[in-house]
Amino acid sequence: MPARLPRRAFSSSPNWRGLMRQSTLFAPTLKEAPSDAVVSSHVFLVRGGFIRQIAAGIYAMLPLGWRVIRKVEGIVRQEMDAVGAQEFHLPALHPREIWDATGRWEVMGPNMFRLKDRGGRDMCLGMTHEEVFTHIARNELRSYRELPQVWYQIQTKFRDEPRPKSGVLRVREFTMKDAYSFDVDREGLDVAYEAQRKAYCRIFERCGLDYHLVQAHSGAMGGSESAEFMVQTDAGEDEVASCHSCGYAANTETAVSRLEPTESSEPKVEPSRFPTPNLNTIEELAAAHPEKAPAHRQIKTLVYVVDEKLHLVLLQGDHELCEAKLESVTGGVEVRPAHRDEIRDALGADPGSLGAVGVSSLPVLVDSALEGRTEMVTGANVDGFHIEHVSVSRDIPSAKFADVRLVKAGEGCARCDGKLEVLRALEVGHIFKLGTRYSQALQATVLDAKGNEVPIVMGSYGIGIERIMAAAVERHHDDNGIIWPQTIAPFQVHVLALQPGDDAVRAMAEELYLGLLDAGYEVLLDDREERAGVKFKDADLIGAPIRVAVGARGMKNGIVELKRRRDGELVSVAADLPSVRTEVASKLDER
RNA sequence: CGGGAAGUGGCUCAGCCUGGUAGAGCACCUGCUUCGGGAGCAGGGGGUCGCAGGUUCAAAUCCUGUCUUCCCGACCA
Repeated sequence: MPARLPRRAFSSSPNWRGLMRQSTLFAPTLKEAPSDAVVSSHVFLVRGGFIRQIAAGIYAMLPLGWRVIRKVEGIVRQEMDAVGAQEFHLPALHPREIWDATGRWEVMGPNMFRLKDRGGRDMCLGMTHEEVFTHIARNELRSYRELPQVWYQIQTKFRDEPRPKSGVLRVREFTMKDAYSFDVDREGLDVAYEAQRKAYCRIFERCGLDYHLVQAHSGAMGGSESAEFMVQTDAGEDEVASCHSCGYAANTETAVSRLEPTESSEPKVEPSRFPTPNLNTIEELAAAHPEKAPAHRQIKTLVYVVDEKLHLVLLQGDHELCEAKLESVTGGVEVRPAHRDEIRDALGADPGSLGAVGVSSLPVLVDSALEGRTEMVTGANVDGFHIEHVSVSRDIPSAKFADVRLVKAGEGCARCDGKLEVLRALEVGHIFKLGTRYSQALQATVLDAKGNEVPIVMGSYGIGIERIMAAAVERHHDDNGIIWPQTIAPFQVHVLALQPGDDAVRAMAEELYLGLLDAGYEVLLDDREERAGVKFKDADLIGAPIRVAVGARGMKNGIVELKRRRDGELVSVAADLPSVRTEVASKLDER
């Protein structure tokens, strides 16, 4: 038997060659969508019998779902191995000490699942594995001669998300492929980073995902450079700004844009206060004083608490703050809007009448779009009053300028003449140049060629496995169900015995099933005592790329019917194994 | 953490306002018919109405608390 097994991509997991008959397969499909499912990947993965929810943000993979996950993992593993990464398997349960060393036991806050062992020792469930991998590197790597190393694992991560949502897209327990590179110097890191970037491109391509590679905000990970792999879908939670003309693409957490220059006359008139009773929003003020205070001539004054310290943040009235940028600019770890009473204590007025003119006790961070602007209107820090004729440089001398504005669709690209587009997207991968942040904290050093002890230069590279599955469904489905990319489909071919009680039908379906298995395909045989309609519906839901329908009607004419899930293309094929095999091969290889 | 909604059989929901001891469709079991796009008829099994208190002669229904789930926001390597 093994001798007859062609070495095809599809037969890379020989143990899956086992009998896959739907009469015994546990694939509980649902006619109706569960009431709590909103996004289509959630709806179809549940309806198709791939997953079931156990608790908020915690899902069980059923046999179909697990097959898909293993397909994705297989692709990831192959591409990691191909660039010389070595697979590990680290514990999910960590002692506190290892997280104390980097300070992240505190930093991770309530997002980390924590528990105590029987001896009362603090433990946690790993959110990520920088600490553990670096710990091993610290203990074991001594010399630059042992570098570079690239280590990875495919492992469960736990994060106590404040708000799990969208099925498997935002969960509290999930699988991640996380890889870490260890080099003596920046140049080595650049090489490792580039190798991972290329491997990621191949992974997402092989999984049938169109992705955008975008510049990203490094956040709590730190590091000098990071890029995210984004899949465009409304189910995503990120926004990506991109320019068609030059290819610039960035998460709006870091994206910059070019604004049309605004006129800035010399400041002539002194600022003066004017009454604005009950005008508490930019819009209300602009509507009441259309010439004096259109939104773009107003200064929006926000009060933020950055690591316990109040800051004023100023933006043009019609611009929005990007908190991630504020975080980067201030270097703050915890950033939040101030509460109303904190604001009143500091400025003596409520939101709606706030401004920075005359404020010297608080740091004032001003968005670059306001640099050099004159004839502006802002709050007077007295309820019901605003100030006009404000010149930013003259009247707010303590201003520190920085880009903290969220870019908007339609604004000019900062690199070329194009216009920016803003898309919703789902993050499926993120690669970081970490540098020495973790190696320094954990004293992971090696001796370089000159005998100097230097911290290892690290990179970190993550992929969300379940997110790839869900993203594929978001990108590839129709009203009837999933349309799997053939590389990660639970089966390539779904053979339906429409009337399993009919001897000719049953015999042909069995022959095709076994024959296609022998040809190296993964095949699901629907041999259930169900009506044809039920089988068609389930086949559409489960979403195998090719459906082979064997029915009594066709058998009378000596044919079976092949349908391509992707575009519904139907062909009749002579009811014999070689014909069907040829047709299946051509359909699958076309892509 | 702030705001909103919902918990009634495996699933989707009605009943609640106006208290009187639980219903439909789907699914499941039996039989007959049907048999290429989620079949029809007949019969049948299955629910302490999320949980805990309270009001009442009587609570799915009214009141209080609590838990869970979903949505929006905040937050988020």
